[in-house]
Amino acid sequence: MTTNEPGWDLYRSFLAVMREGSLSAAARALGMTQPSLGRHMRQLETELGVALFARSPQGLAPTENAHELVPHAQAMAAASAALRRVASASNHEIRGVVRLTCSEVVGAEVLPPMLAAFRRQHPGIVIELSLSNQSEDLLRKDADIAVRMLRPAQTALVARRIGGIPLGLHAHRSYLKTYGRPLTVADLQQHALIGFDRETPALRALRSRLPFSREDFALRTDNDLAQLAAIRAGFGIGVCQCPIARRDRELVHLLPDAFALELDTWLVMHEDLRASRRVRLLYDYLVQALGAYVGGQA
Amino acid sequence: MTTNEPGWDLYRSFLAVMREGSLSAAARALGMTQPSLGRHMRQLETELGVALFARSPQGLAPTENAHELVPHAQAMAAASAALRRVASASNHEIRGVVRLTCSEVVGAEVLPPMLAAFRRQHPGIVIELSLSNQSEDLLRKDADIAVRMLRPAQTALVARRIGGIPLGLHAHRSYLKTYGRPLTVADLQQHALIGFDRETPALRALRSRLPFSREDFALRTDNDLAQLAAIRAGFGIGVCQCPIARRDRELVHLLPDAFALELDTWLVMHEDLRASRRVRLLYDYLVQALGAYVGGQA
DNA sequence: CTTCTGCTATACATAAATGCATGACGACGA
DNA sequence: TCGTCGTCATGCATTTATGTATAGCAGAAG
Repeated sequence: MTTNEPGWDLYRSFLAVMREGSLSAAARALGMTQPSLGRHMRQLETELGVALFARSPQGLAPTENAHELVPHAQAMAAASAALRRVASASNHEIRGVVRLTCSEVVGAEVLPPMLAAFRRQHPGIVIELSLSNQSEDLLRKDADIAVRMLRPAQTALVARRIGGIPLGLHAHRSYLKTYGRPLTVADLQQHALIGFDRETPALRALRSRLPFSREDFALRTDNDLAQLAAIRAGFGIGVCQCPIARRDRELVHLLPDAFALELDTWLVMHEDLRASRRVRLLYDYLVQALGAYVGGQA
Repeated sequence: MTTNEPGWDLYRSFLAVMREGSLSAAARALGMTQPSLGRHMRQLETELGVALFARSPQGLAPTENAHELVPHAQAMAAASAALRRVASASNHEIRGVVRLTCSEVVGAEVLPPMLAAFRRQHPGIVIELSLSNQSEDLLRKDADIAVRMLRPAQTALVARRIGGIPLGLHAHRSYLKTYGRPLTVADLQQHALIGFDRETPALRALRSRLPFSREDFALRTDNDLAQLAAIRAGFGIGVCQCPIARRDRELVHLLPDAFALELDTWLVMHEDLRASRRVRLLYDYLVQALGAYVGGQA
């Protein structure tokens, strides 16, 4: 068996098939046709010398082999995307694409006004904003800049500590008017608490410092935006970033002395990107803007 | 300008053109033809919206833009190669390809007998051995296993300390017979010393502990294999790994008390590969074999 | 049971990429 | 100065890949 090297396009097709779950769906996603992708998969199988799919009328069932290949194909996709971003303009130009990743709360509540202001200064820079609580891989260049809540361990990354975002218990005035205001930690047991559903590793580290556990919650969700929306809707009492609550006159900070945590915040980018003017500009701007946010000016 | 996403095959062609320096050379390397690659490059330029080459009758001159894209294209190539290695056999099979990288001396002098023994045990495993003094990037999966002389900083890498390989001053008996044997460090000044040419960062860290500098050397080369060959040829006195010299009865260890350094040695692999049977087998075998080598049994 | 919708596989016409042959240009050496 | 060797660009025939249309199959819903 003389197994030639497969063309790289086959990997792109393969990744689409794995992601979409069927030849037809992948064809739609890629703007190609189903027979074409079918031929691609067959060719990939013969050239790699490995069975990738079990064919069936209800779709393709990926073999274990196929699953093992996915991370590498994704690495190729990430590199391809990074290449296109770099090619979007010369390094020294204030123009082109910058990809940014952060948590859902930060991306939905904190960054938008900052990015709006940045865009007024640099209208030539296109911003891609990826919200995801499991951080994308900067080393693999899934993004150019990341706002992280943990100090990054890797060398080859430029990391700058922004500060600690204060967290606090908050409720809407309408809720407090109906159910009263808790004056002690013990009072909280009588209230509708909003909290997490499954324990994440990040939470587990904090658990000993939290005055309540999963069983105490009247609304359990791991989506931070849903928690925030529930607080705003007057569902009950929950934790959110103090600077966000401070912008809303209807939200009240409860028991500030009894409950106080800080979210350590870092701005991170890949070392190589220091040479890129547009990435550097956004990075420096975010250092300043997030610094002000943490400090309480924003 | 509506710049479609370029097919990934174009990146493969681009990388070949950048590596080979001309369309024709790249065509030869890829088993394609020059007009085809020419069209690829033109298409890539239009689809990325960036000028990549300045055409001339004596070849293509890459623009600055083109150079910036190379690392990303290389990342794609590395991922593609890693994918093919994974596909070379199922994870649980004792069969397939494993890629190994190490320094030139280790690859040429230390590993070959070990790999020969390993192959007798596992004839189904194909080994790719890449000798390079600037270590390939394990995170980018340029290789599966690396023998390194520095503790790797990255998490996501499995690193195991093998031990310290003792270094010592050595000379061939034929040299000593002619020029005499140095009995003190001061005597060395009268001898033909073999040493480095340009200072590498690794050397600079050691410099304060070395009893000589660049100007003292009668033969200067940064190629460790050439140094070793010069010692064996009776050119003069140089530094080499004691276990290597010990195998050759004609090589004499000089001034063992005055000059003693150790090369810290690590065996490293990517975390993901712990699940791969063949990689794990070679890793475990090398831990044992290199351990014995450092300990002096080999 | 039938119909509808999803999927894959196949046959055939069409569109696209490739290879071949050639031409033009510049560098190098006799 | 001329010939050679290298490069890239272009026109044309051919191979290759793609799209279209169709058939077949399995499951969900009426």
